[in-house]
Amino acid sequence: MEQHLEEQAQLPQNIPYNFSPLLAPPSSSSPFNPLNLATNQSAPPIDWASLLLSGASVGTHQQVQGSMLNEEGEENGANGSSGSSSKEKGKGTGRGKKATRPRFAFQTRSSNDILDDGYRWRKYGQKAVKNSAYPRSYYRCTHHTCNVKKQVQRLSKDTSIVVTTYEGVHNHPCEKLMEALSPLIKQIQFLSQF
DNA sequence: CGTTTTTGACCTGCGC
DNA sequence: GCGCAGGTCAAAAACG
Repeated sequence: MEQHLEEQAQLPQNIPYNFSPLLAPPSSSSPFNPLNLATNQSAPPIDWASLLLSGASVGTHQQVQGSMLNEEGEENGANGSSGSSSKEKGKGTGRGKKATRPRFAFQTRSSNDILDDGYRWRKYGQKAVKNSAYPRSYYRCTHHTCNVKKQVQRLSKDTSIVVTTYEGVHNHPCEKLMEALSPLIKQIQFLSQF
């Protein structure tokens, strides 16, 4: 599984920075839309990717490449790890389930490991990865009902590239992102009249 | 004082 | 069955 990531890592340095597979077109209810803005039903033709890049993304992140790992459209939140309060330490964690959740990875060229995608994440683990000088960080969405996780790892080959792997789909709108985008959306809608 | 990060222990899956 | 690697938990520390 990780091999895919490693292969994806071997990209040319001078490829154009395009969001392609990261965000699905608004027509399809693709499971790998990380921003799941809950406005799909009446979504105007807005290029969320571009908006993300210019608006919400703080810092010097540049999209390098995205790669879908899994397209299984599965409803997440089934195994509410937060709800299982009766488990003791050393529990059989969620790994027991082999449920394949929608996963996708993309790479950003950035000096900052943390990609601000508009959601709030809580770090819950960090592990040293084999064949990599940099550890992998594990994050979980802080929203109560949201079970989305992401992994962040810096490539050992090209330390300027950060690989972010999302797992799951947000089941809640991103307030921070919506707040940041609302003026842009209004402006775009205004301009689209012409 | 509430939230987030750190970090070591523990668990599971997989290859041999 | 054993060992390794990856993933998660949870207590303590750090932070705002």
